[in-house]
Amino acid sequence: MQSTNHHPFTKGLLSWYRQHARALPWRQTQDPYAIWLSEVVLQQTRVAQGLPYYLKLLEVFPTVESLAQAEESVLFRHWQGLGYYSRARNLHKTAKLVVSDYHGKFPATYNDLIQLPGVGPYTAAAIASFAFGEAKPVVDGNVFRILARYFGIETDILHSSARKEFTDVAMELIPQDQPAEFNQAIMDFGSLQCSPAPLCASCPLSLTCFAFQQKRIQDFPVKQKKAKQKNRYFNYFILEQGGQVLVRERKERDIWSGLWEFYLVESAQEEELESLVEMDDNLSTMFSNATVQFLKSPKLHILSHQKIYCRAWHVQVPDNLDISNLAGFQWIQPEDFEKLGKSVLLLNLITDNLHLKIFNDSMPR
DNA sequence: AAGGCGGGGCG
DNA sequence: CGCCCAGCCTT
Repeated sequence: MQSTNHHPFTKGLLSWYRQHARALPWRQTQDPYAIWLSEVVLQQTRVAQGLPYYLKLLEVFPTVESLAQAEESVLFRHWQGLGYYSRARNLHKTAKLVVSDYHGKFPATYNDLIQLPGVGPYTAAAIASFAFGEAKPVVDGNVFRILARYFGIETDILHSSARKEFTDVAMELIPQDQPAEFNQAIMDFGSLQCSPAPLCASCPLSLTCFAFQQKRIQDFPVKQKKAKQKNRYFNYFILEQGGQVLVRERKERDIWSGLWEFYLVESAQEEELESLVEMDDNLSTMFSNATVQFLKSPKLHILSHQKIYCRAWHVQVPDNLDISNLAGFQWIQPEDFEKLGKSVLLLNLITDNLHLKIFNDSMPR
């Protein structure tokens, strides 16, 4: 029995592991070469996907010497289909380096291991603990997720400071006398129990888990959404009739909701004026007899998550054309439009076109 | 500090 | 289709 001064998390985790440990081949060895090989294969790779590659690689290259002597092309052929091919290149580099600089014996400490090509904080901790019993916690996606949930850590795991913070927490939890068991356990726990879609109903740690107790499992780990900068193409038409302009309030669930703007046609890509008019029924009607002028405008407007390519036209609509009932739009005096909230993009557009009579009569500045 | 690198499984 | 996986390296 272990001493009872372990954190409740650690006790519960190790207890769970005694009943649920997966029998994985790289756990049947203490050979740092085999362990290193498995860890590199498993970087960003599911066990089920990496397992056959590991077995085959160990069969073809049973020792670090055999790997070091192999042609890189042979290694690549065996790596093919596994992805992240720089792993194979670094694998070969490290094998040759271990043979040439370390007499074929892997360095035995975290600090030396992490110097090897393709060996980062996670892999160094894994080898150090599994092969040499050094008490360094592994901190991978599983550990981020588990600790964030259990302790309610709000730190964005994509932030540069996150690794240190989570490593510090894990360092407090890892038992000095059985670091390998702890590290294996926390990864099985992350894979089988506290997975991205966790099985809280059967979890022995749920009673002391912050996220579960607060019913906030969905909130952890905190991970900033990738702001996939989308390209958008805004085509503004400043429609004028009898000294008034056609405007509307943006109300949809989108940028600038609540602000006012001119007639907008958004397209999926850059379009010619003719295509835009053709695509838009209202424009088709109004353009039948109108005077159109291409306007200077901000070409590009950048938001945190969107790049907006902008073009604009001024359209003088004939007075005799009745287009009063456009849903959501209204004709307005320019001096009244001036008082309404507008996006910076639109303000810039106006500033660029103060020569238009409707603007220089009404807009201050 | 941010981006790139792969293929596959899952909801 | 987006997210995630036993991360690491480069810029």
